[in-house]
Amino acid sequence: MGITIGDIAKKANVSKATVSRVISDHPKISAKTKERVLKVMDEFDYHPNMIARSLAHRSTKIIGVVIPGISEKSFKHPFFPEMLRGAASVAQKNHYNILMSAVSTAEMETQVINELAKGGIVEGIILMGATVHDKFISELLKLKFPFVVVGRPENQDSVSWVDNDNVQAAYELTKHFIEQGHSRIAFLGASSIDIVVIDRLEGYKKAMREHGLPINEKLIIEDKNIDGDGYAFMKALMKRQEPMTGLIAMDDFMAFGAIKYINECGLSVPDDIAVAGFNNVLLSNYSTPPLTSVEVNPFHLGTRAFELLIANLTSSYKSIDRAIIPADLVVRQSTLRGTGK
Amino acid sequence: MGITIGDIAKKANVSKATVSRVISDHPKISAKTKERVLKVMDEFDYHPNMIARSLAHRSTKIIGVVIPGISEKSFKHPFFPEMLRGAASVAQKNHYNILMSAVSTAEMETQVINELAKGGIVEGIILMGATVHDKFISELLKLKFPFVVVGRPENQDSVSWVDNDNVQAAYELTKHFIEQGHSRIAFLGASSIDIVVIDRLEGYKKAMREHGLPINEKLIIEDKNIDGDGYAFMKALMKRQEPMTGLIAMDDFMAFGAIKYINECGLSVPDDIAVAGFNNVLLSNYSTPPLTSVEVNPFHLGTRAFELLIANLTSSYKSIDRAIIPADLVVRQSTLRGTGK
DNA sequence: CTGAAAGCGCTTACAG
DNA sequence: CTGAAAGCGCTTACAG
Repeated sequence: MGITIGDIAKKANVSKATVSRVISDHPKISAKTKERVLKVMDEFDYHPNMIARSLAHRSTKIIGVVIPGISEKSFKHPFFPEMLRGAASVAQKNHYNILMSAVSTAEMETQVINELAKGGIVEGIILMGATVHDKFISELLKLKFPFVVVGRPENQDSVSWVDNDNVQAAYELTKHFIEQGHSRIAFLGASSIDIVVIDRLEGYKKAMREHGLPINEKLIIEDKNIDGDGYAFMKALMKRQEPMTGLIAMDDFMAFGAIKYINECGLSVPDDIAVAGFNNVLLSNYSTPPLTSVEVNPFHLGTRAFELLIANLTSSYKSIDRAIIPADLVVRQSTLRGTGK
Repeated sequence: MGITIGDIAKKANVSKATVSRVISDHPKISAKTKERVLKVMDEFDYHPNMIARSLAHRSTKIIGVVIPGISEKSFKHPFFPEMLRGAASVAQKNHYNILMSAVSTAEMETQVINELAKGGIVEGIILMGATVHDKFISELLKLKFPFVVVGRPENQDSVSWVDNDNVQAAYELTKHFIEQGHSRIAFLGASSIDIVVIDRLEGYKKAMREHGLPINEKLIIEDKNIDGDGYAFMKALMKRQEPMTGLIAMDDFMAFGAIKYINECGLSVPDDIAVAGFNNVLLSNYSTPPLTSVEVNPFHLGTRAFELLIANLTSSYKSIDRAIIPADLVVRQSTLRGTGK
């Protein structure tokens, strides 16, 4: 680089302090000197060293966005990128930068905490996804380091977080099936460790119960593997020989896989089996038939998370916040009877 | 925070210089003192301030990844995230951090350059996508700031870049159609400004010519809008009443849109019209029929770009590099006759 | 309104 | 092998 605040000070015949004040647009600086300094700055194409600045006033304006287990699948799915995009949009408006960290092992977690948080690079952290990150979260809590997690975490009361109301979303989706006349509705991709899915199963059951329908465990397919293969799930489900007319999958891609198997069985969607997914993937609108899905608004999950973090950073009053982002049921032909082809 | 190198020095009865040497694992430090210092560091959970460190030895170990026009679509598509993931994986191995910047206006471009590059936050930049960024690139060149662009830029000889060979990829795809017996092959999503697409059109024409087939401009649909809507494109194409049996779309999603319209016309894929796309989206494997596509390996575009940048950063010998990432033709049922349903 | 000086938390020749 | 001191490029009370 080369040119520093000192050089500008000399050329403009002022002190470094004055240049610094011009840079930060300090109110009590005469218009004249300000103009002169600005001109010199411009002339030399001077731009203050942000690192030095950060060191001096202890603020980097950088937020760490931590993406857990950035496995191939998690990122091919538009969900994470959309959250990231949401976060980035708010960051930009507020003149923050985003440091992206993909974290897949416990070792990497501590590295992130040590280097980014304790090391003073980032002022706050957004944790994209709450699953399993107990240690990460508790460590952050111990440090009293500002952070927001996307996805309701286990220790939900001591942490700021943003999420959909997954119970409610699944409840409404299930209700939609019931209103379409279905009573034997399968649930694909249950999990005993993923809070999101646990909640959705609860919503599903709630809707069934409220409408006086039996909950048939044989219609519920569980798997450790969260981004499970819908095709394989459906195959397993069909083997159980349990009749069904409706199917709720935890993700649109899972639904597509299931539909593929359904078609291979010579059955059609929605006439034989109505199918819906979650996440409202771009393609759900173009698939044949178009897929009913739940839009979880990942973009807004991202924006809101970032907003909460900024609020926490800037207000002197520290609070534990939460935000529920509405999820929208998007009904398409895959669950509308008499429209299949 | 609080605890600094000075505190550790005191507790360990050494100078700050010694602590600093322990931190950076300086060779000539006695095992004894090193151990003692490490113990104290550990005891106080001390982690050096990276900002101060960066300022002192003028190296932040942060790379800026600039994503152009992070519009809704560009990010819902797995292409960018995959490149990002690739870059991140290499970054991590080499102990670099990634600062993500979404840039959609010229104003934001200069801001990135001023703040991140001139401001000394990042040591290098990866530009994801070469389209239109003449000023950005030329500014970076003027600064002699290290950067690599993904996607062959206009001034390709003065810039380090990574890309597929798009001429070759389209050539092979077209050849595949021809070998399947097609001679009237439409080309969806031509462009006169997007280098990627210009190259692909060239590859298409080359294959046609080499096989003695006429190039029918009526079978080529162009649109300014790069991520054009395949459904609309197909509609426009059909209106031209120009018979065709094959269709190449610039993106899988575009292909899906086209297929939708084809189906609505009562025609089937691949028996009436064989269809292929680019980018080998996750869903192309599950769609009905599964879609032939070109895998452009965005992950490797990202890794390779980052590797080139690191090489540039660490070697004393500055060079202008390029890397061609192979694109793989993935043949599926959408272009295989006699397999449609 | 402006400047001199101390300080942010490190690193790195230079001596020894 | 270790320390004292200067320096990285800014900011910010404190005076005036």
